[in-house]
Amino acid sequence: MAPTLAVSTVIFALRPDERSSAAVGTRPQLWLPLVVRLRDPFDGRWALPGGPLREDEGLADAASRTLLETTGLRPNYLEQLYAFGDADRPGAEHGRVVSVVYWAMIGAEEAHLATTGQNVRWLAADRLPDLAFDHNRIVDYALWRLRTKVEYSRIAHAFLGETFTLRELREVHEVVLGKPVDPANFRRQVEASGAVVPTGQVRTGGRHRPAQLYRYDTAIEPVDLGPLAPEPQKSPTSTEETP
Amino acid sequence: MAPTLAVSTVIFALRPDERSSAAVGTRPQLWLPLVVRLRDPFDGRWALPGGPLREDEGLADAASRTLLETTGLRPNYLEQLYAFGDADRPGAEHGRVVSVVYWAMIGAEEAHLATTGQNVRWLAADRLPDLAFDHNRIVDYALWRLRTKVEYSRIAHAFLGETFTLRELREVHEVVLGKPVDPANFRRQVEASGAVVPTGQVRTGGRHRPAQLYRYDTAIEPVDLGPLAPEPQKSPTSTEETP
DNA sequence: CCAAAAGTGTTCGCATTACACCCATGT
DNA sequence: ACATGGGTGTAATGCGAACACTTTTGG
Repeated sequence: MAPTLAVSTVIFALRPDERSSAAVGTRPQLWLPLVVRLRDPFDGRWALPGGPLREDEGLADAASRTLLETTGLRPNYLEQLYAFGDADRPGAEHGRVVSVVYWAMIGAEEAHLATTGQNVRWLAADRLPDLAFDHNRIVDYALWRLRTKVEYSRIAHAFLGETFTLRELREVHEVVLGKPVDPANFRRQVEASGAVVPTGQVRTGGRHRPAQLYRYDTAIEPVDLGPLAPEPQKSPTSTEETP
Repeated sequence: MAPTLAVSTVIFALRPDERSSAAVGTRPQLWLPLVVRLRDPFDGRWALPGGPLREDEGLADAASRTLLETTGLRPNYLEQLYAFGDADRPGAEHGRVVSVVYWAMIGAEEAHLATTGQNVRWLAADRLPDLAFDHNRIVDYALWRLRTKVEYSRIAHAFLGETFTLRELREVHEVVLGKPVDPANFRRQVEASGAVVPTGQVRTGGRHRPAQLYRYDTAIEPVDLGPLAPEPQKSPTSTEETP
């Protein structure tokens, strides 16, 4: 029998730490939505959102659809993670499945609008129970990819809203990397990258100097995708090279 | 109808440049084996080696098998590249296919032992014709991955034999990156990485000082795979961490 | 002796790091 | 006033790029 093809998605969002019952000094944390399985194998266990690939639907489309169905949201960033298809994957006794897994980042505003359906629950990424199949391993890999990519790319803003302060952006780095980041050096690096432009607006409210609000420069690709990058659209406003 | 699942492999080897009819000063070049298609779609065009995934066979196993069947060789390095499954992939009219693509590196000794079957031919990677399906794009992506990975990993030796001189290793970098590399700095960087150990042997023959032969230190992983790295085998000689 | 590549030493510039310091706001 | 984070300045460090230089072989 030919292996079944499925698409799953590891969905990350930054949410306030609800573990310590709203104590002071709570940093946000990485959360991800999981779905409870209603049949064997792994009946009753938590699993990544996903399902079979529909006809006339691309792999990334399937990931987006799954994401929308389980959370009601659209991601700020979506990337293929890996195709898992070993013959000895856990659960293969009930039918062999090849899973193409994507991972996604959800913005701050969207994150707390998420519809948590009956079978869906958000869990803290660093305190997951035993998941169905090899999904713990998959989440570990997605976390690793998120961390390495935050270090050398400009994707951290995908956890935030349209505008954000450099403190907020730095906090994303700190939470993802799990270590403090020097504010002064972080500011200079981000500014030097040119990936971010000041809006002129400021965010007040703290008992301190208001912080400049920035917006991500959409002219800059957050990640170097190489030849997988989509063909540049021939819009009249696009910057052409040697016309 | 459910999409078919196939596994293809982009196989790279370094071979002497045969284009300039054995002229002097010929640098080696990147070559890859392709298979001619014998039916529609793309009848008569060159395509990547591959085929359907067999039952009870892992994805990487299928890639290895394909590689063995088309070249008679086993790779020094094999890595999953990407899963291509857009609904509008070229050739989808004749049945939708989701391709999990791997890429591989072949050693120097093996490379010229390759059996070139009736339907197989090696072509220079930088002068490919129009291939079947979206295989040009796939090869471009594999080349990009090879280049970026050579820059930050220690995989270049996979194009060479058991032992090699630093000049040979440097030449791999130069061919792959397409630019000259400073011999002095290259030597120091490689030595500092500890990825390579001198054998005590030297290679003579040139009209110059003999070069030290090195061997790759198998205790060092060539690439940081993160959580995808295979579980360390509990061999008695393995280095355990705080038992 | 000479050509050619192996191998060593040294300097320069740049990016990252660490940390001291001033600025602006709410209480 | 002062606590708090926003924002700037600057010296120390490390690393890679560039390149001069010595060494050892084959012819």
